[in-house]
Amino acid sequence: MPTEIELAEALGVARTSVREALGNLKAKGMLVSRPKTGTRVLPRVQWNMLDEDVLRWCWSDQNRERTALHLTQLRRIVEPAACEIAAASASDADIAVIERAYRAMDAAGTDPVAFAGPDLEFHRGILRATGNPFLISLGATIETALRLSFELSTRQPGAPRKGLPMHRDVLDAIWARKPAEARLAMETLLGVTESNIQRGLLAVAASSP
Amino acid sequence: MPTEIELAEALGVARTSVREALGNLKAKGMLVSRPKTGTRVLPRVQWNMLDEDVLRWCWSDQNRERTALHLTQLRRIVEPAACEIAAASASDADIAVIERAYRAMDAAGTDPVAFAGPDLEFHRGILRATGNPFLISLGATIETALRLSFELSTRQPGAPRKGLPMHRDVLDAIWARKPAEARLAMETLLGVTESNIQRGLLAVAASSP
DNA sequence: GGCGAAGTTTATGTCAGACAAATAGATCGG
DNA sequence: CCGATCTATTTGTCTGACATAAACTTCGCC
Repeated sequence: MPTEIELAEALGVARTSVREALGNLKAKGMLVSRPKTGTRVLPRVQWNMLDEDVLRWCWSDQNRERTALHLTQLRRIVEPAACEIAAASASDADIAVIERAYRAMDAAGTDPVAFAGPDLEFHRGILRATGNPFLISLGATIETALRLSFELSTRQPGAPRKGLPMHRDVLDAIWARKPAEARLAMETLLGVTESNIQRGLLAVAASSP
Repeated sequence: MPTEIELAEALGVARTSVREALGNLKAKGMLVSRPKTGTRVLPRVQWNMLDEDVLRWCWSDQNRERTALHLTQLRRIVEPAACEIAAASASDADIAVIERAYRAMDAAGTDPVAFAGPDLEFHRGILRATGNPFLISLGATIETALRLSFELSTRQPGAPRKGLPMHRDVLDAIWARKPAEARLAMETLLGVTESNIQRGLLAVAASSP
């Protein structure tokens, strides 16, 4: 990397600001600095992909397809398990939050934009309902992923509406305190979501080769 | 929170340094700053528990027991799934890394300190073998968790040695490319690890009430 | 001539002080 | 009593200088 002073005058800002920016990138595991040697970019393996910014930046990369695949993989690992835990141990108040999100999804009708917010809230609510701080933190990553995925899946109008009953199944299973059913319902839901995203990716690839 | 200037003179450092420190905590979701209002501590729910520092700090808290429980819960969600993926899609080179770690564990004998490093490498190797950047990043969190757990589990000499065959089972299943078996082997291993940690927590609670 | 120790250079890391920007709370006018 | 303005305070940014540390060079020694 260029030195901090070079960066500062190249970008027209003070070295303090450059240092702050570099500090952020260091915190994300993307850079490392040592006196005299300068600042170097670390291999991608060391980047913290769970960070929302890193995720966004890597998303707008050429290999968006593979990133989407890996994200879906993560979701299919975490969210069904979270459902299982939530069904086993969530409080009524926690589930009520999820239900509110579901109702908002229902009220959104076929408008994909109005649908997105409550959908995010729904999935985040389930993670929060587990009471596990680590899963809750993972929720921030997954939410970013979902937000990025929406750009793809909303290209197919009506797709959200079709997923609504599956969300209902998840919610019902949690209310019924049936962990196994809740896990299964979420697995089903994610299966459909994954195929939606894959179709979205294909559509993008076709429209802008 | 006190103002940056107050903090600076209280700690005997320049405001620049205070700002850098606060910036780090902001990146971890622990603080938020606005002009005039000052800097405020965010609720714990918003803290990024996947961050290694946050994890360490929360560990040395009064409710270490619950944190350990939540961490084990995370591991039991992520690691068996990672094993399954690794068994399905890892390259020979990836598995060789895991095997090297296993051999080092074996060579360590009954010395808990020499055992710890390769053990970390073993679990991290599995996550890396999935080829999923998000799981790899989660590995950093899990590694920190393991490092903290070792302080507890090493209080029982010989415990590491007892877990060695189970590590062998995991490795063999991955070599054999049998995802279901690999998952099961890891679930078994983590079950034993969990009870070790719980016993360690009890021992600590008994020695320093 | 080869090799180690000291000096030099150059980058990051820290300090100090000033100004810009934004906003919560007080003040003033309608 | 309410709304607009004014002020004070806090974060955010800039400037310039010094401290520190490590890679590179040079010098002296063996």
